[in-house]
Amino acid sequence: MTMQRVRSLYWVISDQWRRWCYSLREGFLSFGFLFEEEEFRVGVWRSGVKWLGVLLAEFLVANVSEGDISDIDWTSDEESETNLEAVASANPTCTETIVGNEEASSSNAARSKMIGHFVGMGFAEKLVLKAIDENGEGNPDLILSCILTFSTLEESPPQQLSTNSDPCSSGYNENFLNDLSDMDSWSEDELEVCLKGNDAYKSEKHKMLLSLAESGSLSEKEEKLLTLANMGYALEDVEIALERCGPETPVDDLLEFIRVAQMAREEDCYLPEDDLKPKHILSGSSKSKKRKHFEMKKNVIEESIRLPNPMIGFGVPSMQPPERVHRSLPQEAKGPPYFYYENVALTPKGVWDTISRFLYDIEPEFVDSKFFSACARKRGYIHNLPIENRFPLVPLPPLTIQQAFPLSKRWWPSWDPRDKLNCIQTAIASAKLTERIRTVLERSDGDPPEAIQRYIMEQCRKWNLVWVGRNKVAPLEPDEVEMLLGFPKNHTRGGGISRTDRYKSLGNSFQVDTVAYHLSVLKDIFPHGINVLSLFSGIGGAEVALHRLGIKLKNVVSIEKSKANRDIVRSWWEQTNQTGTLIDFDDVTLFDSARVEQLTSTIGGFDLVVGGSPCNNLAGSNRVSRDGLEGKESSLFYDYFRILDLVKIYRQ
DNA sequence: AATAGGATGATCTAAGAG
DNA sequence: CTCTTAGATCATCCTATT
Repeated sequence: MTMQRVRSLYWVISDQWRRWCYSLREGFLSFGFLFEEEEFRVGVWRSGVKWLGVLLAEFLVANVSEGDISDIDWTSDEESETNLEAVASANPTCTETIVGNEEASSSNAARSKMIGHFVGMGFAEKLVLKAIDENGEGNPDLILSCILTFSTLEESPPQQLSTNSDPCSSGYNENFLNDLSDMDSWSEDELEVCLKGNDAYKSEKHKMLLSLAESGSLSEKEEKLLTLANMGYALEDVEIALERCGPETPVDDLLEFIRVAQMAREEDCYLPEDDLKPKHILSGSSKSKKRKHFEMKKNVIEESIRLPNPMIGFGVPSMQPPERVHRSLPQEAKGPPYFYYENVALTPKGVWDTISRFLYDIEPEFVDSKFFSACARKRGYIHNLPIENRFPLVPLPPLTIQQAFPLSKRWWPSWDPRDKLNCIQTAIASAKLTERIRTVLERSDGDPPEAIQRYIMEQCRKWNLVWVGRNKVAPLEPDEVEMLLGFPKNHTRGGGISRTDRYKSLGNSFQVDTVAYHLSVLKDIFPHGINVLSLFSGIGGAEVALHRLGIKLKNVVSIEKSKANRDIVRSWWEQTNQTGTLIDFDDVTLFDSARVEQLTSTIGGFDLVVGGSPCNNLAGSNRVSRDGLEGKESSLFYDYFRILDLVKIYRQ
């Protein structure tokens, strides 16, 4: 494929562009787009390695068959020709960057090439120059990160090339804007940032409202109209919402109305015409055919992930496997390196869709650890491991409360029907609560009244209490939790860790038997041992699982923020007489390409990347900051993804 | 170290419609 | 009978304050 052809292809794409999404996370971009009527998740644009256009071109060449490519009209499309010329003349270095991949010979040329490189990506030349001046020309990563910072500070996104080229075909602008507004996977901030500076895409009415706003002569209704329009919602939708709900309605309620309307519309689109129920909230007739078609497509694409019942993933040892026991992975996702990602199953809506989209669109395997242990633990796992010929750890752990705690049988009242515990949390019940339960019970002879029973059962389920004496319930002891989760006894004991912190570390950990069952397939693949990169290691659930499977650990690089947890893993490592090497790091966000490159060359490539990113912003027990995937800690998921990508690059 | 502090989304249940 | 629906019930890798 010639470079000339790459260039042409790029501009054709830019014209066919339906949707551009990006997420900005510390120096890398991830994006997908709609081409014709299909969504493509292109992957990651890696700073200093490739740039958007070339990556897109490569992607299309790899995914569109030869016949399809020749069907594309390369030259007759006036707009793409014009666009190319327009940008090329406005930006002489740009074309050179697109075409050229030869090394620059002088430093001057290198500098202009570098400038062209970033300007070609759509960043303002001013910012690029500033960034290069501050960082020198040696490190493209650093420059990019700097530019991105500047861009964010100025609250204006990198101007996309498709915007620069300004296609301006009729109907296109509106679609572009609406498509963005429909993307609920975007955080509000991203949406806002992206929409600002896209004045070209604002409708005439929107512009009029803006100018009215400047002169301060907006009515209350118009002000609301503008607020929502600025958020990216189509003006006509906002108008209808205002009409139906009344001008007094608060903005939040209007938002809700519009969202419901959009959802209803999508559902309608999904149905055949005859089946359309009279639940149109917004009139569908005003929508262009094109848009309607797009929504129908989008609806298919964004079908949300549902949890299976029973939650057994691709199968558990104690149950008949579900019907489908085979799966095919996309080529780019295939291992080695193998990866294994874990998080809570019950997240706010859309979180698993996002996670899955980032991890090669692999369907999560949702498994409840109650099939491996006496306590429940509903978790989702995304991995590229084979799913045939798994085997469980032996000895099999106790599967019921009665087996796990035989001594409790004597005190277990007949009206407590539990045989499994609920999920192990990071905190335990207060002494006051167990005391309250005891006094309430002692007041009645024999079985307490039904209302009391209900209250006690509610508390027992909420706090995972077990019966330890007459009328006496108690939370689990740390060593009991260790046993239930599959860790050796006293795994977290000693080393200066407090009782509270033991509960916290254990509550944040893997259920070893569950994870081991999934990882067991690695034993045949790597009979001589493996190199593991363990992110968010915690107390080393993955390491323990691999060790118990009898898989030799050659080199383990473990990244964990908490020193107490690192010490636990280190001490376990020494106690189990490992022959390999354990290297630990503190901060995932500082684990950059240089680290990966250096480690890869030292140990010869990672075979397995394993980790569960923080769930505290996703978990239901968080009353304070359940902010979803963009939350303070949970957004570290993007670092898992970033590092996985780096491992893949350097392993080749 | 102890204590108190709800909200979201899945699942269960029963009533109602066809 | 099956299917839909609304309401009830249930579970949840937690955080701020003291």
